Amino acid sequence: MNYWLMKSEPDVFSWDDLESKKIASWDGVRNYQARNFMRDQFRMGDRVLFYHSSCEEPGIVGIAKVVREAYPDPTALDSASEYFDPASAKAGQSRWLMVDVAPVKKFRQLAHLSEIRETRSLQSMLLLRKGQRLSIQPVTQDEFKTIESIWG
DNA sequence: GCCAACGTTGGC
DNA sequence: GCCAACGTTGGC
Repeated sequence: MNYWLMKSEPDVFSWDDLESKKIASWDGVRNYQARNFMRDQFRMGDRVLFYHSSCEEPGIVGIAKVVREAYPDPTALDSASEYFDPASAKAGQSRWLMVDVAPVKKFRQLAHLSEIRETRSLQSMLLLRKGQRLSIQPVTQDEFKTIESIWG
């Protein structure tokens, strides 16, 4: 099983939105590295740390899981979507992919970015690396277990 | 293939 | 709102 961290702006799509939807398509990913993680490494049952970004309390809210592996993101072909991608439309095929995720468990407490930063055993997380903006990041099993045991 | 310009991310 | 860091675009 693989472990991931996925960022979402809560104003756009929050943990609560995921809980009410039960299953959500992770659409709108427009970065090749992130897409390639989904295409090449995301497998059914992989665990996901759901991270709220660009908000008052940035941090990990809970754990989700992958319930459908990568498939074409149709918003790339939808000219009415904010994720519309002219190059995909021109090619008649979406060059972007998405996965479906479902909630597993909300953390007792938000794993706040500042707290993660203060946790010695989490210093090597990609999340803490300067300039790291990738919206989908691999997480090691150790990192995942540590986070779950502290805040989960 | 280079690289300047531009756009985006995301914490603060 | 600021701005550092990074990715993408497009002219050459």
